[in-house]
Amino acid sequence: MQRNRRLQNQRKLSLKESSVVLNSTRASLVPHTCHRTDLFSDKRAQDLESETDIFPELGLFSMEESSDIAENAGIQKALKESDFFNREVSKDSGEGSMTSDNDDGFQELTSPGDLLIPMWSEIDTEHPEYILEVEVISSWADGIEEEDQQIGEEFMLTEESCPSPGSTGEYSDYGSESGNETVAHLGESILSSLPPVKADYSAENLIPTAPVRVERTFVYPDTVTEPVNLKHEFVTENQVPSIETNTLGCQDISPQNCINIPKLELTDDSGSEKSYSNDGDSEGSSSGKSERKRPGRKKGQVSRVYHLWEFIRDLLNDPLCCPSLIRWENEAEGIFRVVRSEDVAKLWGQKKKNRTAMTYEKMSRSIRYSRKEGYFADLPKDKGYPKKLCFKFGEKSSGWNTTMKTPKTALLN
DNA sequence: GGATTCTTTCCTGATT
DNA sequence: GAATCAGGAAAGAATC
Repeated sequence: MQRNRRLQNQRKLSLKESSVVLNSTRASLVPHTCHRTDLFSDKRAQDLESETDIFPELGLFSMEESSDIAENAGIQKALKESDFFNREVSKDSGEGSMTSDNDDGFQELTSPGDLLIPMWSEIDTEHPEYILEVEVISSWADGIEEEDQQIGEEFMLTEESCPSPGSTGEYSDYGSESGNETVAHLGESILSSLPPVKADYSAENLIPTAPVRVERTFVYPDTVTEPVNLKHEFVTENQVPSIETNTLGCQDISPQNCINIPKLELTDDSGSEKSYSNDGDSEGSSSGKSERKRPGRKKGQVSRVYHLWEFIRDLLNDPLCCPSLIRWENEAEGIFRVVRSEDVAKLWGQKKKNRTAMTYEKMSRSIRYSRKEGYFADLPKDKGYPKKLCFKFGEKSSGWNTTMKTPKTALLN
């Protein structure tokens, strides 16, 4: 732990000079203007000392293992979940307070892999600060042992091979303090349960863009820099850009920006432990082949490519796109409707190697094909849903229902 | 390089 | 008549 701590301290994040592709979970940010120190309450510090179940809720570590968190309670912060989804919270609760009616549920900003990059700097009414909870999917290709990449569902990054993605000192969130475990349990189930937004993150530029989950990458500089004074311009709900000017108005991060960024090999939910097909050549058969693994993708193994259903899900989770481009018909049932079919298709084409020839007809064909695979499902009949442009997520898709709060501990299992 | 998954492309016909 | 849906077939890309 101490060594890990040292590593973390040595590897504080430089946000100033690097262009970081972040996989942001909740870019519906909370603008507020207040001093950071105003945000810390004595109650929170007491909670940290007395409530040992705050962090174990995440299944990551216990207070005993992370006494340093308590030590740092005075300089860290937790927000309630409502804070993250309510743009009005700061207005309602007054400057200097992020609290609202709910006082009992501090929402730790930690999910595995989270990195809280918020900066409460100076009060600036013209440029209000934002709190951004960022899902950092990180990878250090040079530092990850090959065998670690092959572990499967539990992608372990050891402290020897990889520093914590968090532990960015004052920029860190709690979860990051757990070090290697933070990343260890990152899995597709967690990722897919959160609406990711691609952000080009630098000192001068922090703009959530079209949801992209292709680059689950993270630049991790070695040097420590001074706190970042963010200058950013989030696109607000009132600034929904026109398609004509810039598809979605989102900043496209060109591939070259990510060219040297290592990719994290994420494990999927279903494939890694599945056996081969029962065609007589499966693993563990009684023949002499049992010791020899057949190369190639296993039957039933889910590809790690960015799937169409993920793209659509991410569109639905992006306030820039939903409901202007695509909208829910019934979120609880996973039924959505494509509003601007050709624009959605073009976006999909851009995501897939910038194909410009993508049409809604082709995309919808993929959707129909995906029905057979279970990523989409047939619309329920006799419920009045329009037949055109209306689709339903299938049982193999996940993460689209943001109205259903899934316990994080469950996600880890 | 083969096997598998997923997507794309093209097509015809039906439906809205 | 246009847009969309449905699905077959084949091929390509990605992955392992």
